[in-house]
Order: sequence, then structure tokens, then C-alpha cells
Amino acid sequence: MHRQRRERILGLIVGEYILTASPVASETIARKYGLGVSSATVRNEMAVLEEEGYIMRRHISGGGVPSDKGYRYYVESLMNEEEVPLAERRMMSHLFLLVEREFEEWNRLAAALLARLLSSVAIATCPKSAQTRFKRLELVAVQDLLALLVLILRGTRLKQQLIAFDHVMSQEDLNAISNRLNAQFGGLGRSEILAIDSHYTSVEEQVRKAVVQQMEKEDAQRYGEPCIAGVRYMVSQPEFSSNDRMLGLMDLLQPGRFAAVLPEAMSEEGVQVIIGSENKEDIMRDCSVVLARYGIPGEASGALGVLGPTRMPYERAVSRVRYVGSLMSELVAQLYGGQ
Amino acid sequence: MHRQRRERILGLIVGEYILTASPVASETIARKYGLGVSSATVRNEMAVLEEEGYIMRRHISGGGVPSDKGYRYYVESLMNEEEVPLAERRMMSHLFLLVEREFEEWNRLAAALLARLLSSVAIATCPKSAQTRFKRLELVAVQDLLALLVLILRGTRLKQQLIAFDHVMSQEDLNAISNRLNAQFGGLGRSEILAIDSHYTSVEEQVRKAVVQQMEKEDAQRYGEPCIAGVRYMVSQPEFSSNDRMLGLMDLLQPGRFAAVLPEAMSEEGVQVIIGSENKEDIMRDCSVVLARYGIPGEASGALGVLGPTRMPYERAVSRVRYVGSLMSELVAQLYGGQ
DNA sequence: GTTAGCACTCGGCTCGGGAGAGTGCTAACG
DNA sequence: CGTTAGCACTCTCCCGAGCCGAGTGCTAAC
Repeated sequence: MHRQRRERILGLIVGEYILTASPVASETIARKYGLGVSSATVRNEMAVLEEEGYIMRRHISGGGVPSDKGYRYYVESLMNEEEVPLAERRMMSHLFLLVEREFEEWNRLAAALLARLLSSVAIATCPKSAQTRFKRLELVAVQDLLALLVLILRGTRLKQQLIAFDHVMSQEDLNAISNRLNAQFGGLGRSEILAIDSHYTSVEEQVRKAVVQQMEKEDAQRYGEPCIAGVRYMVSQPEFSSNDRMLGLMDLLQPGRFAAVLPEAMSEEGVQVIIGSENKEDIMRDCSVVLARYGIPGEASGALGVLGPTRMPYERAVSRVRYVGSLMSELVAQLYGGQ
Repeated sequence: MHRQRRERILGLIVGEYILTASPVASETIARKYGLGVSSATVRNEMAVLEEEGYIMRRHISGGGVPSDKGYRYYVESLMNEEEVPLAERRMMSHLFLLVEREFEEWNRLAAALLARLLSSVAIATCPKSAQTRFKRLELVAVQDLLALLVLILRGTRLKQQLIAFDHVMSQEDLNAISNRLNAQFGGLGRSEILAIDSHYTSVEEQVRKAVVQQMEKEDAQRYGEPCIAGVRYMVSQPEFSSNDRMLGLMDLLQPGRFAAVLPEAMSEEGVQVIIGSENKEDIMRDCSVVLARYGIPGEASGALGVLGPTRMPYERAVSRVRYVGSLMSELVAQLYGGQ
């Protein structure tokens, strides 16, 4: 009985702890929020909450601190998602409008916005399609024996690399090659390009190999290139003040390793919250991640979200991540829309 | 008199301090390095060094710590640059060989190597020419009213942006436009492109504007896009353990603001060392920067270097920065060589 | 000019004690 | 039976005292 009151108290403890970062005392709850009961009653309820594993005490005689289970319950059942204020929505739309044409900036802006708004580390990956498809290639002579291969994949992904030839190739030669390959490769996937049985010159073969290699590399990674912003906010969080912890997290946030903080499988819809020990990496056991997938599932999608201490303002975070995700989805839809 | 001995002592103090990060006692100098004199003599010399401003004492009764002036003198006159060991040179050449074709990776590798070898923050900017020149453009239909403009500038710089049209443009229409503009713009600079007086359709005019805009943006920045590596090493340096300091530095190391740590004018040749208060930014008064310019001056050049506490292993840093700079110069020469 | 000897200074560490915060328990109350 | 006041107990945090060690500056002798 009195489950409702207990839930209410848990909610207040979580909220208060998120706010103050210090253990919550029974009296604080009783006094600050008019519950109509005394601190002693709150204490009794807190004892039950502790027994059930929703809160913990750092010291035998110190206030209550939410456990991962407590946060999970809070996120699932207790919190009511804050609506993003109009002013903030306007600001974001405005900024996205400014870079509408420069789609390379999209995820940078998304990450920067999230980091700023939530004062925490933010990640946004480029949109990426499940399987890359060839759109076009261009060969530009750089030196007598050196050309630049520019590869445009479906969904405006650009790749570039140098190709060295055995003998001098003029720009006209290169144009001939690119015209021929463009006609044959258009719209194909990597394996289809490999399967084409045609009489290629050794140079054409060289180009084809480079193309396939680039596409392979693109296909190999689950997520597109990430933009990571707001690492500076980690420094000011009290829970990361220990150097070891910070070092470990920074290593994780290298562009090469960031995928470790994202889950294997992401829910297609909605916002996903990963709390503390639910994370794969041990070093993240004090961290929570709030994530959204954006874009068109299967077609071109990416992930964005924030990473902070488990003591994270979930209401704000979930709503902001959701909103930025929807903005990004709109942009992607414009780009991929009726294709 | 005895200037030589005093210099020697200064050198030892700097070396010892760089090694141990703690104030150097007169006795340490006398005992550890066989100077043939007693600690009292060293003390006397140190008193002179202090008077002349080469060393400072943190507490009235504590060992000597090099001042900026002391470091400067050390770098200029006392240290003998360490030769990069063969094994290290081999390792670097090997890694650069692996990414020879992927020139986007060059500066990432340079930064990563420097960070790793010197356990400190490293920066490497893309090579960039003084004035950008048009090489080629490509228009790719994305949607009925949307196309991707891919702009290839001289020196294999790629730019991309979206262009929205008023009316439907087929890929053939776009090809016609790009052919015409490519023929006219080839090899020109931004102002020359603007000056062309020709009858352009409104769509062509739109493309020209976008091209010029992109080139302007490219010209506007003194340095190419930076790659910043090894921020993690900052955490472990004792001099950055204060949160404020670290926050300030992290802000400076954002891709947008990094130019603040690079000097206005860089010496064309050789390696430049900026020590402590010689830096522009106040927050860097405890930091030193070791920098090199690489590439072909005026043609395509970039900067690379490391940032660490003033207590930085200058011998190692200068030699490594110089060496990586020379490797990058070779790569750039291959690319721009006989053009 | 160099050196041994010595008093002095100062930071860092440990220890103990007091203050404050908050609990758990018990007993009384409606 | 749930709620509450009261109280003893626990534990952290902070502060100051006191000691130790490191290193200096000075003086006087070589």
C-alpha cells in the first residue's frame, strides 16, 4: 500500500539529486515539497525504496542516491517529458535553416546544439544507408602519373583518393574512362560492380578496384562519421573529476572508438535511454546515454544523442534529443525523399 | 666569469625539471651529474641564475624552476636536438606509406603520430594554398529541384553543397551547365570567375554564385581544416589538473578556435617554439607550442605541431615535429610537384 | 673562489577533535 | 496500524596543531 506515495517520493529524490548532485535527505523531501507527511514517514518509505533497490546510500548515515534501477523506473514511469520551449525550437530551426545547403554541417550542428543545450557531451553521426550504391565518379589529372578519383555515392556521400598510373594519362583519357565506367556502374552496389564482366583496360580495372575498395570501407562501418561535441562539459561534471575516469572516457570518445558507446542494435523509433551499468563498456557504468535514430530506416539513417553522468536531466535530454532528431529527419527526408 | 658552468647548470636544471616535474635542488644537480663542485657552489650559481631571471623559486625555500626566459635560453643555446631514432623513422614512413593514396588521412596521421610520440596534444592542418583556384565542378541531380554541387579546387580540395532550383532540372541539363562552366572557369581564381562577363541563365548564375561562395569561404581562413589529436594527454599532465585551466584550453582546441594557438605569422622554414607567456592567449601562459610549417610555401602549405606544458621535452618535440613536417612536405611535393 | 656546517623556512602529511547532517530506533499518539 | 516526535548514534567534512623532510641562505673556514 501507499505505493503511489512511495513512487512520488522516488521521483522527488531522483529530481532533487539530479538538481543538486548530493545525497537527498528525508527532511529535504518532506520540507521542500509539501507532501503533508513528516520526515520520519519519508524515512520509512525510503527504507523500503532502499530495500527494493531503487535507491542506495553512499554512507550508512547519508541521504539517498538513486540507483540505476531507480533511474530506470524514473525514466520509464515517473518523469513527464518536458516540452521543448518555443524559443528554443525557433532557435534550432533557424540555425538548421542556415546550413540547409551544407549538409556536411548538419551533424556538426546537431551535436553542437545538443552539447550546448544539455551541457554535456553529444554525438551525431552522418546519415548512412544500409548498402552503398554507386552514383558517379570523376577522375581529375593531378600529375602525369597521378589522378584524383572522386566518388559520389548515393545519398551525397563523397569519397576521394589518389590513383597512381604506370604511364601518362591525359585528362581526355581519364574522361573517357570515367564516362565508360559511369555508364556501367550507375546505381549498382559494390558486389554488382565486382560482378560486371567486361573488357577493361588495366587502368580501368585499377579504377574499379579503387571504387570497390572505397565502397567496402563505407559499408564496413555501422555508423557514419561521427561528430563529437562538448567534451569540455565533461571536465566540469563532478562525477568525472577523477582523472582516470576522464581518461577512459576520452579514449572512448575518439572518432575511431565512439561506436562502443552506441548499442549494437538501436530501436528504430523513439528515444532510447541507456543507464549506467546497462552500458557495454565498464567505464561507462556511471554514465547514461540518451539516443535517437534519425532519417529513413534502411535508406539513410544516423544516430544522435548525448552522454552524461547517470545523474542527467532526463526530461530535458529526452525531449531535446527527440526534437533534434526530428529536425534531422526532416532534412534527410528532403534529400532522399522521392528517390 | 664561470659563465660556462652557469650555463651548464641551467641546462641541467631545465633537463631535470622536464624529467621530474618537481623543483630542482642544488644538491640533486651536484650529486646526480658529476660537476666536480659541491652543492653550495651550485647554490651560489643558482642564486645568480635567479637574479638574472632564468629560474624562479616557487617557495622561498624550494628548488629552482625554469622561467620562460630560462626555457627560451635552453631552447636557443643549450639543447642539442635529439636525432629521431631509426626505428621511429621507419615506423612513421611505413604508416605514411599506408595512407599515401588517401590524402585526407595525411594530417590525421601526422597529428596522431605527434600526439602519440610526444604524449601531448597535437595539431595538424590540411595543406592550403594562398589563393584557391577552380579546377572542376560537377552537378549531380538529387531530387527534381535539388542538385549536389561538387567543387574540386586546385590541390585536391573538395567542396560540396546543395543547390535548390526553381524548376525541374534533369541530369542532362545539369551536365550541360557543368560542361559550360568547367570550360570557362578552369584554372581561374575567385575574383576572375566573378569578373567573367557572359550570358548566363539564372541557373548558371546560381551555380556560379555558389562556387564563388565556397571559394571565398576557403580563402577566408588562414589555415586549412585542423586535426587535433591527443587531447587525452592533457588530462594526465599535472599542470593541467586544475579544472579551470583545462576547460579554458579545451575551448581553445575546438576546431573553430584552434587558430588562436597558432601565431599570426609563421616562419617559413624550420621549427618554431613558442614558450609560455610568448603565446597570444593568456590561458596558454603555462604552455609551449612547437610548430613547423610544411609543404610548398605560397603553393600549398600547412602547419603542424604539438602543445604541452612549458615543461615540455623540447629536444624530442623539436626533432619529431621537424621530421613529421618533412614527411608531410614530401607528400605534398608529390601531389603538387611539377604543376 | 669553494666548501662544510648550521639555523631557518616552508610545504605536505597525519592526527584528533568538533560541528553538522542525517539516519534508525523507540515510544507515544490518533 | 500508520504516523510522528524525540533522541542517540554514525559518519563525513573541516580545521588546526604538530611533526618530518627537503632545501635554502648565510657564515666562517679552507
